[in-house]
Amino acid sequence: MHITLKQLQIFRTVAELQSYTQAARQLYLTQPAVSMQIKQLEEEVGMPVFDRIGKKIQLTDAGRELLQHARNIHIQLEEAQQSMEELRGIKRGRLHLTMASTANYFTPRLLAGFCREYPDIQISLSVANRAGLLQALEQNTTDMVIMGEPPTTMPLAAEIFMENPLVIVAPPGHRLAGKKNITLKEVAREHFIIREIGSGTRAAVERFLSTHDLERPQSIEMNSSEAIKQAVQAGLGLGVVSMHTLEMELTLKRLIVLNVEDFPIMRHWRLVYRKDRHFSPVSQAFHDYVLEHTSELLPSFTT
Amino acid sequence: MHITLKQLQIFRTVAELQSYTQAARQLYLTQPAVSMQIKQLEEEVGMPVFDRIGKKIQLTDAGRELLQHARNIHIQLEEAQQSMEELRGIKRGRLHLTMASTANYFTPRLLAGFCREYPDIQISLSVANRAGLLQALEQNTTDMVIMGEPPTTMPLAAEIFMENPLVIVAPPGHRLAGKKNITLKEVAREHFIIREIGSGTRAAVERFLSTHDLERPQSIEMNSSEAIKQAVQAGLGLGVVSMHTLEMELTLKRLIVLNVEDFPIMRHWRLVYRKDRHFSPVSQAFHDYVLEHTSELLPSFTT
DNA sequence: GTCACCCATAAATTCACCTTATAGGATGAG
DNA sequence: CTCATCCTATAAGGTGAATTTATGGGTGAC
Repeated sequence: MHITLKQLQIFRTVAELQSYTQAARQLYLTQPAVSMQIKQLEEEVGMPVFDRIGKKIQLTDAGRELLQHARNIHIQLEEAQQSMEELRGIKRGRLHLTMASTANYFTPRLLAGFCREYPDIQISLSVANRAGLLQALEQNTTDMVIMGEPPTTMPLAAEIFMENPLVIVAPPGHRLAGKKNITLKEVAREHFIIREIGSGTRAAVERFLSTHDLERPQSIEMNSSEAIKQAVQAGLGLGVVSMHTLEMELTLKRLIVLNVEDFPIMRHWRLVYRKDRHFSPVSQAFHDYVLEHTSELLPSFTT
Repeated sequence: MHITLKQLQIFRTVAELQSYTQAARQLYLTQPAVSMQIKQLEEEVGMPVFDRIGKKIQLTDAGRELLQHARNIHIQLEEAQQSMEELRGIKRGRLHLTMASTANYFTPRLLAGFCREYPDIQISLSVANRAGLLQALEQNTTDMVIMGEPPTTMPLAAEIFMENPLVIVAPPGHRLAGKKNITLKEVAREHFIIREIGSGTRAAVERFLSTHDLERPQSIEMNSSEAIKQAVQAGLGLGVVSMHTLEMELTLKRLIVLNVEDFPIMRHWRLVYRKDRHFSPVSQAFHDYVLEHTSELLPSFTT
């Protein structure tokens, strides 16, 4: 393989114009340059591609055949370049997101807006627990992760784009319902249903307890926010969950948020990605979109 | 357009092996050469095609897309090269022949044999009068011409491959039928039907007459051998035609060949082509075939 | 930490390509 | 036929790109 694109390009031009000299003019080259390139091409091909008939030149059979292929290759190359330009212009592309399961309550809105703006970007969204998020980052199988606290074991960039208030919920008839400024001591006597070890919410709660020098109250572990909310409704105890997961339950008055001192625990949603991963234009677009449209995402709450 | 095949080739290899170093090894290059080519490619594309993740590299989205196109282009190029090789090996190709109309009586056999040997060569055959042959040669619209005397106005190569005896024919009941060693004087008194001016046969007859210092006898002109043979059968006179056109008429005893002194006029069939035209492998093959198989073409005659 | 491995960068060399200059062949006008 | 013109081929020289050697930096395994 020693045929070059330059050779084919010059060859096509010469074949079209039926003249070395004119081809040279059109390609902003000198005539000898064209002569030499064609000569080399002929050497590669093993046969002449043009007949030199006096002043004029004519394609040989081999030349005619080669011209077909040269045109095909040219078209392929143009398609490739077009593709690259589209990708560069963020018209097209794929975006792979991974998110913590609790982010499920606002990401659909986020993605809906993004999709409207960039209709040709194909999005795939994976939901994972903390271990899964970590693995995705480690193996670089995702473009971006939506999560709370990023791990510190990797060189990651993390940008806060939204608050994530953790609140204590209770069933509507609870004895503390409606009470203002409930003290931590008061709630500490209650039963709690909290997330399993490894969950970000659980970690946040533990951190909160230790900073306020409290023992963890009696508690049941469950591995999903949905399950916790159901359990709280059933009267098994109080729950600590992200406020963002409560929209429906609050509207339907199935759950209430207790007004406890030092609550809500303010955590944050972050956009996390590897520092060493190059942003694709699509990733960049999503990144920018999220930081810009974050405010529109929050439904109005009554604390 | 500044992407080169070299870049794409290296890119494909790197993408396949997931390593600059190994790609370099496989391509018999050094690692920096690979680094730089990829770097340039990325500049052309406007985006990185690989993520450098620690020791490993991974295709970016743009890289994945580009890889598709790079592979397509590679395939196209291989097809082109395959085509060229086939042409070089004469497996395939087109052959355009042009022949004098009187050559019609043996070329079919010639072509049949050639086609059997090279079944993938597509042959097109044009029949033309002398003016047409000349034009075809002048405009270089044919690969080879089968004719008698080539013109001298062009730089042509002409190779004799077969004799072309011109004989005098008469209807079976003619008074000279069966007579041995008829003198020229005797036949000179007959009426003749001969080809029109411009025809090769006519030219040959004129030359013959002038070398033997004879006047042209009374004659009717006709512009095809077929017409002449019909006319001779109808008793309009004697004819001078190529013996090769007579196979059927002789077999069916519709015409006879007179045994005249200095006859047959021995002319020749030639393979004619422009000296400045490059032989395609196909043309070369035909040329060789004709010179080799010429003897098989001649049906056995009884003069 | 040390070693091995891999990619990036720098400088020097090699090589491909282009340009200028010139020759040769063909064509068409006088 | 001869000259002028147009086109392509060839030669020599210069420029820039690609490659190599040498080296640096970062990562992961031990």
